Amino acid sequence: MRVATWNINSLKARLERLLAWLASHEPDVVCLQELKCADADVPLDALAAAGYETASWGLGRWNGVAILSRVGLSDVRRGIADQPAFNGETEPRAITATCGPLRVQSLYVPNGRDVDDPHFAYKLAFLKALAADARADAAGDLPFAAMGDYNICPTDDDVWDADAWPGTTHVTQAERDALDAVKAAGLADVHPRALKYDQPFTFWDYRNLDFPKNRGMRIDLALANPAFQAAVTDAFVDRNERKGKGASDHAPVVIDLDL
DNA sequence: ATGCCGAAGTTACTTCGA
Repeated sequence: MRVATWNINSLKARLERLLAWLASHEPDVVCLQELKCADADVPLDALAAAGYETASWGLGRWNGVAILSRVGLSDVRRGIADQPAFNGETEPRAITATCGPLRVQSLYVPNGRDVDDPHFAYKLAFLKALAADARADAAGDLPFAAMGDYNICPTDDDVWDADAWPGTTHVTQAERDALDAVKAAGLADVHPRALKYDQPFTFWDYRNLDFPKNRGMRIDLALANPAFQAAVTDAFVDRNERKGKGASDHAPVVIDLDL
């Protein structure tokens, strides 16, 4: 079976692209982030016509996560245990479900904005809660992966120029330590191959010709437990989906499994 | 070729993203 994770940067704006991509790549399970719409505005009928059940958690113009599945969708859980709030709101940044033989989580980790911004402390607090929350699913009987936009480059090799943004978010030791703590729950990074160039970047900013110049970052990750890892037969970043007008600024990460 | 930012809420800008 085939699973994928993709920050689509607005479900409404990307719907036609999403439907075309589902038809061309035939994933069984897709984790989406940055829906940027409320649950009531999720196009359930169009996704059902494409063959997918949908579980979503969206509140409005920011954040929002979903899981699409054509192999069953049950035991849906929104959020994580002790999820920290920001400005008094528990934001829609995590949803977990059982899809056929898999347990999957769609995650949108806070950006952090700037190391001096309260959003950065929020990011680290979210990751700390995630590390504790992930233990049960990581140790569970089902193959499990926490997939999504972690907003962290795990190593300097996961960013086009590690010195481009000194002291900025996504590459700090504090964020990498927080990511390591999530992995310590019993999960490992399923490292994808790149379709072009050496590094499997998943994000390129819309600005400054970053995509044509391949100034990217690998921030969309799949952290998997041993049962999931053992089933992986291939993993790649579909950078072709980043091309052209109307693309998200993130490309999908696709994982094939012997399940 | 992959091409100089885009989405959403609101109404001319603002906020956010990484």
